[in-house]
Amino acid sequence: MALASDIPPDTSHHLGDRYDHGEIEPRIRELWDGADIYRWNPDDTTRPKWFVQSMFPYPSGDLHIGHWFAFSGGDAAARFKRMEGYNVLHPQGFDAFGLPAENAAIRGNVHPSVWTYDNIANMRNQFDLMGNSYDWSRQIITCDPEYYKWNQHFFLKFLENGLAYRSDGAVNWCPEDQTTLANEQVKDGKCERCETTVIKRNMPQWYFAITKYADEMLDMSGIDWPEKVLVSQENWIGRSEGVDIRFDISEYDLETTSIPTFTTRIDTIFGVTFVVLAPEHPLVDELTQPEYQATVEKYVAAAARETEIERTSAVREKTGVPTGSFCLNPLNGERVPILVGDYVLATYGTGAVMGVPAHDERDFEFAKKYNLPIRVVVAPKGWDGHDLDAAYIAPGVQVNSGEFDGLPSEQGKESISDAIEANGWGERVVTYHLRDWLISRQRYWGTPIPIIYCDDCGAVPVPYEDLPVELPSDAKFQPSGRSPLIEHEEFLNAPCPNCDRSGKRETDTMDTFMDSSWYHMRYLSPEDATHPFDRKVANGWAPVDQYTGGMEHAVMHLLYARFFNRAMRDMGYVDFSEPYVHLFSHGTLTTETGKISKRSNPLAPDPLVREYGADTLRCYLMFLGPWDRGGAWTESGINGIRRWLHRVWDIGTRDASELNGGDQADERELDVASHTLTKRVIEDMRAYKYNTSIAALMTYVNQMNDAWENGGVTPELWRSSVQRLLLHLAPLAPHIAEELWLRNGWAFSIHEQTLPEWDEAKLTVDTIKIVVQVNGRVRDTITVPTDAGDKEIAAAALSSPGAVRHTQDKQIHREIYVPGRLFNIVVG
RNA sequence: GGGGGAGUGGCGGAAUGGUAGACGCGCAUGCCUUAGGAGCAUGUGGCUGCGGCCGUGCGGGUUCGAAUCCCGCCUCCCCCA
Repeated sequence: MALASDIPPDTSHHLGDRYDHGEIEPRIRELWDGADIYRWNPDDTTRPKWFVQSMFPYPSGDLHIGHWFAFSGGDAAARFKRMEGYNVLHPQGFDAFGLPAENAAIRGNVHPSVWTYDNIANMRNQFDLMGNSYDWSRQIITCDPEYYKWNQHFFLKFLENGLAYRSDGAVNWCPEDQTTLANEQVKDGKCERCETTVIKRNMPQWYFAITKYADEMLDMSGIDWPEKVLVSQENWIGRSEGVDIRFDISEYDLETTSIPTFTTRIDTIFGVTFVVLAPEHPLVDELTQPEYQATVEKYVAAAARETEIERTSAVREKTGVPTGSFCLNPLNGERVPILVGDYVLATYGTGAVMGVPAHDERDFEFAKKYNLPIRVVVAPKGWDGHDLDAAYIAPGVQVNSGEFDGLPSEQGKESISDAIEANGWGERVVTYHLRDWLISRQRYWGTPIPIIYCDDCGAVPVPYEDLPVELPSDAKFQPSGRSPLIEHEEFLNAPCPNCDRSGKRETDTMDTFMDSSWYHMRYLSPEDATHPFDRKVANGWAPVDQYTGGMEHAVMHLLYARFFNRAMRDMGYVDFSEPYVHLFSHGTLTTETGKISKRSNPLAPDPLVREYGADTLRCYLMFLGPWDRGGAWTESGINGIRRWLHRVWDIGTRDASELNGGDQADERELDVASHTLTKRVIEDMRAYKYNTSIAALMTYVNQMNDAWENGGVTPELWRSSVQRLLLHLAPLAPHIAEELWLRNGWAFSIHEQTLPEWDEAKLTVDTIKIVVQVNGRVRDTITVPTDAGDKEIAAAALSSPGAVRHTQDKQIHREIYVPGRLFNIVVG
């Protein structure tokens, strides 16, 4: 601060020049850079701390208009907080690992590193055009070995603490990207990146034990996030309580003597009339009787060709074939048929479900189709014993349920579960939709997993002192689908850290969501060579107070980061649980053809910046509508913002000494307008309502123009109004606000000033306008002194011409006065 | 199928129980200008007999008063299956 204000105001320009954004904006940014006003001072404890961050971008090559939409709002939030008196840390970086770089390498023979750093250089220039208040001295780039070294460090720590493990099994494989994917990265059965249909493959992969924290992450009491994000996370974790119950098949003399099924509706157990196995279920072969063999085999083969989405689609007809075998319902000893049906998935629950057609829609449909019995065991209110037209899903009263008859089904659930556990037929279990996080990727451009495989010692961690395991810079990129690391002999072959015999390195790299799971912490100590971050600084400055980003990360990134933070907490790195306290999800900016993103519609902002200036573009994007709703991009209307900033310029460059002043009414009016402005803008900015903040500023500019026209205000009042206008404008249009601030002779920098306050007592003029209604319809308005009594107001309202016209010849039943707003007369 | 959000002028939107349409775009008229896709001023939901009447997706309800609250429906968007 002290250093900054030593810089003399710029006097080379004079009041009265035209608003020339092309000349002003770069010059102002140089002033900011020269004084380094956005550099974070971690030691300043005189002000409360505020760690504010926008989700960092992938260095795709260019900042598009969608980035501007996201980062303009993020910057306005940071600047506003700074002017509210906080010590602000507002960093930025690049999420620099990922497939596009590698694909570019395969296509164009340019190394992913070169491609990435070129893009970053270009995007830094584009970022500079925006004039955001980032402290670039803390920039982090995740593909830098100095960064990914700490990914490897955490991987080893996770391994030591039982949070990372290697496991063989069915995984999601994207044939286009030639890599496995985490469950969160599969959308509608397709790869989240390239929309190729994902297939199942069996291969050994590394996992993080995120499910250990499933229950803890369901507790969202420590975070202030948008409801829809919380709901998304809750749904994704998908906790459900139920019962694993076994159906006896010992009559077939197999190794397995029962079929385990999972159900959340154990209260319907007496309604089981069949059991359905997934086509991939291991017991299908053994249970299929010879006469059914041909049909079952055909059915299983057909199911294998379909995707999970197709199979579980609600509109699709449910199909199945009998195996000819039966199993026993432990509760009533009934023998029910076993079928194979493709609406049951092998990967969910136990791969087998008990069929209760009376109380499950899919089972109902299935039973109707194959003429299986439908037995009601949970009766709807007033049920008369007749057949159901549809499955009855809701709670009811137990019937046809033996000793449990008459119990409300919610209670039946508990009593039946108790009985099952007491008899050893099964047990209560909690299942989750969330799976452990698969982090292995068969690609080059990511963090190498620090493991060496040794024939004698197995998977051996690379010692900490050997980190980072660096990506070889001379890897070859070919469209073979094989990772360049497998082909790279020098990288691949490494001595076993344990026994020193020859070993092979793990050639898989980490999911790039690893990088973003803790990057915010690295901003705090970007150059720390001995720790991922400084623990003392971290516990003083983290968690992030305010985080902004798009809804597309509602589950993936934000869930991984919550997991990672808890893992760090339990390993002693931090003493808090949640990484991001407040979250604001901005909407998506779209064009006629869809979402603007790195993958489509890159609408370049640079020509718009040249034509209109960064301030105009920033304000225009923030004025489009509420930030959390997004909107359709169209250039029409941007001129309105330009016109407005020209008017701001005009007002900010007028010579106040031309004013005579002395009109008390004019002065009072401008004073009221000023306090109203401050109240509106501060309240709206706190709620990220940038569109209405700008509307309030526009109104104020119009009011200032009127005041100037009337000429009744003093030069002092005028100048204080200009000051107020600029202070409130500064977070939104930082360049023009600074330039006008300096031209008026005020101390550099406006961005280090404190916002003005408002006085509730100064929000009303001497007279107020009161609406007069008759039976709720507006008939007149009256103007009364602010301090008028209720009787006075009633008299004025009742005698107003509009009221008289509608109340004569009528009986007045009631009079309702809403203080300061309206007077309603109720007539009969 | 489940969950979340939205529906208001020609357009983006404002107003979350108290004058519907703030603010802006567009449009219209006028002024200024050699000229203007510039600037300035005024107007701008529809109908009107100038008293008013109608109007916030549709139908009902609560209330002195409803875009806002309640019940039923329709449409669109997003997320999940």
